[in-house]
Amino acid sequence: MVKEICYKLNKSSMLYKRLMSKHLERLNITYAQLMVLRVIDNEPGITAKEILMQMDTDKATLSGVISRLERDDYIYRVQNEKDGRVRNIYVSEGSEELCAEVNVIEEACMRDLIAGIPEQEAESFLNVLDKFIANQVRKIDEKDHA
Amino acid sequence: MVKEICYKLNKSSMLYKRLMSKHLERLNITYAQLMVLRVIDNEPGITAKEILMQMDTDKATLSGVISRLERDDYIYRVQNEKDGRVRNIYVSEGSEELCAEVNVIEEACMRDLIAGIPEQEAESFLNVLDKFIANQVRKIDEKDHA
DNA sequence: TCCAATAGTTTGGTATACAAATTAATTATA
DNA sequence: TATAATTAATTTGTATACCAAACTATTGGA
Repeated sequence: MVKEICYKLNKSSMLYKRLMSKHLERLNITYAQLMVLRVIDNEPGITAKEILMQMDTDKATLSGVISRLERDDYIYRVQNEKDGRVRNIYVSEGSEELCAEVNVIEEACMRDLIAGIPEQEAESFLNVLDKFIANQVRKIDEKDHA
Repeated sequence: MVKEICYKLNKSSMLYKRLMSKHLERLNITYAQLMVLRVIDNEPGITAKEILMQMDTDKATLSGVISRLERDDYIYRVQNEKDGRVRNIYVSEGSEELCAEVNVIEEACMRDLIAGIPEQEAESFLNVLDKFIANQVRKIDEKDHA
């Protein structure tokens, strides 16, 4: 039964990315790029390291995503004066609108996804998901420090 | 709240793959390879096309995974006598043991993950997850046929 | 028999995930 | 202060994931 949960979590995650990708296609941005763009939009001047901590992803992966966001002019980077290693990141003009537009898409998309699921069940679902994630994080930390 | 569910589903899925990858490291097999190996173990003689349908993944990707599984001697392929286009896939000797070993790892791993989550809550969780996935599949189909 | 369909591989392109090495800059310390 | 240890970030290499298209070999129907 538990194994089923894991497979289905994976499947649902896969499906969500697939669905969002379809929606995002015409906006010429990928799901991963959008997630990062959003974080930057929420915190202008944020650094790669700070994004890394917020998003719990991989340094190398994030570096690539940021590069592509910059290449496509969604963001720009400014060398930090106090610390030459650091580059502060800002969303480019027009990107805020993109973020807003995507928010609308995402909300519509997600309303469809919880169709037929009572509020209270969704709440309990999220609760279990949180516990599950906490257990996962704990286990990974154990492995890391082992 | 719904948006949170999606983010957390993705996060949990990511963490699961990460945790399993750590466990699988010493066995010299990747998570994706293992998933495919398992399907083959469960259905000896299965074809690439059948795996494709079961796993809902990409043809080119699967072809690569199967190639690497064969390269590393986890599986072998036999030309089908009735249909020369088809190759039936079987797990190699020793791979069943690997599957069994991984099952043990995975079960132990998953017992940890549902720690502190009552059986009944897990049941209800799975139930909601199923509904959620069904909604996702429906939405993606709608998009595909649009 | 010829054509359309099918199974599977391969190629090319882009993006992601992750580990490990590397670069450049900063801080700590002997 | 010169050197070592850290740190921020990029790069490199391997494996995925996904898409599209081309290609091989084989099969089945008209």
